[in-house]
Amino acid sequence: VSPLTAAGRGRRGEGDRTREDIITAAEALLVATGSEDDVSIRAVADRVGVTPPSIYRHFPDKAHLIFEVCSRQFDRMAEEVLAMLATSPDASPLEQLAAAGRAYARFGLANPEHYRIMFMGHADHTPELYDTTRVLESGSFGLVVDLAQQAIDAGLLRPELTDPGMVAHVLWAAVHGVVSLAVAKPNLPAPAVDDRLDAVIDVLLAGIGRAQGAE
Amino acid sequence: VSPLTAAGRGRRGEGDRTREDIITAAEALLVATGSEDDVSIRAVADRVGVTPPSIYRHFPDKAHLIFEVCSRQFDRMAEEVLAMLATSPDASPLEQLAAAGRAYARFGLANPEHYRIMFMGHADHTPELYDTTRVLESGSFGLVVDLAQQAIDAGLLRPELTDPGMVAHVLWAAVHGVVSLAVAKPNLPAPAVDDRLDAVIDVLLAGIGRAQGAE
DNA sequence: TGTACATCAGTGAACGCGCGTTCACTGATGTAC
DNA sequence: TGTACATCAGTGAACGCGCGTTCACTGATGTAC
Repeated sequence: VSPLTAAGRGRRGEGDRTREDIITAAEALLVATGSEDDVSIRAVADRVGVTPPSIYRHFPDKAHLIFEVCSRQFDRMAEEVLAMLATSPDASPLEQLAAAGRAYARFGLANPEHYRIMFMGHADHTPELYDTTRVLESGSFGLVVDLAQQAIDAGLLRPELTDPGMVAHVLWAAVHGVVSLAVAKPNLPAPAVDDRLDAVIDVLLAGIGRAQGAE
Repeated sequence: VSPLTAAGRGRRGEGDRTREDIITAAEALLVATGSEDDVSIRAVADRVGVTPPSIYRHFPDKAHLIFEVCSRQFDRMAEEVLAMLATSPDASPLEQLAAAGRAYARFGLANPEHYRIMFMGHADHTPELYDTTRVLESGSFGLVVDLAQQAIDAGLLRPELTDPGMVAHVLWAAVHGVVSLAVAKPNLPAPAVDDRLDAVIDVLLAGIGRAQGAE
């Protein structure tokens, strides 16, 4: 798996391969150790089978490496949410919102350390890199806003709810709450996280939806 | 403010005072730097006006010091939530749940770094200290369960909601979502956090409450 | 077709840093006789 | 009432550690003449 020749020297043109190896190693390390702090340049280099300074041929510094790892994760998350929605294109906006929330949560629960860095980390730690707007422009959020707008247009929501952005933020915050709590406190004496997620989504749908009366 | 004599030696019996100073300094540092990592033994000692080794007269290691800081914060949070509820003892359970949620959120938003450590930190970082059950036995949560039970007994909730623990977890997760998102991403391009909180609480109440029909 | 050369991806050693923690100690304090 | 002594809360120096990063370098590769 080493991109090196027997002599230990890299061959010209193989820089991109090594770069990929570095990102892969950093990601694996992040998942394995469960902490951004443990993903050291030295550890990454070790895992790639290369010396630490060679990392700097590919990334200006550690922050950019970590960013690259997370950046890809953002994209992957957006892809997954979109893929999930593509499977039921003609469901009602409310059902699609629920599906998007579930896909989002599944991703976060399956990649807790990525989720931690993406959504639970210090904003100051990496200014202007994977901060704020990045989160919102990752595609998934705009989609939720669109779905909220569709739901409003279809008269599916309580009449007080007129701002699709606010509806999207409410849903995002609540689902994020379930995920982030599960990520931070995996051993909480509580019902299974899937059940909690279902319950939260039920309550949210009931809370934003127009009351159906007795049925 | 120094507990030391002119000679720089501590006087017998003043150990407790210094211990308090250490905790206060650690807490101030936590708030000032905004990161647990920056609360080093050296920095705390500096702030107290004492040398690093003397910290170890009062705490076995750093983890115990940080724990002490957070432990007090848990207690303070529970006090604040309880105090808030005491101001309107005869409100309906639903109103009280909303008030508890608001008090909880206000505390978290006012003490973001404490909140981060208490509810957003790594579970492994401090095993068995301020983890898991500690969160739930902090008093506030049991209270929310009680209120949920009262709401159920009073027939205020949707009939599907029979488990007060689950209701409490749903409410907690959703409110936590707003707080933790605001703590992690304070500069998010989004409506003001107070408005988001209000919106989430509105949706939650509408979502758990028995539909009132048209009014 | 052969050779000089620029390039490129690595190496190995070292830098300075701040950290948690340990060690042997000191000197003021209160107490027992 | 005076003095020896245990206690207690500090000090100052140092430990080993792992970190991000920099430096001067090497040697295989592909290319231009």
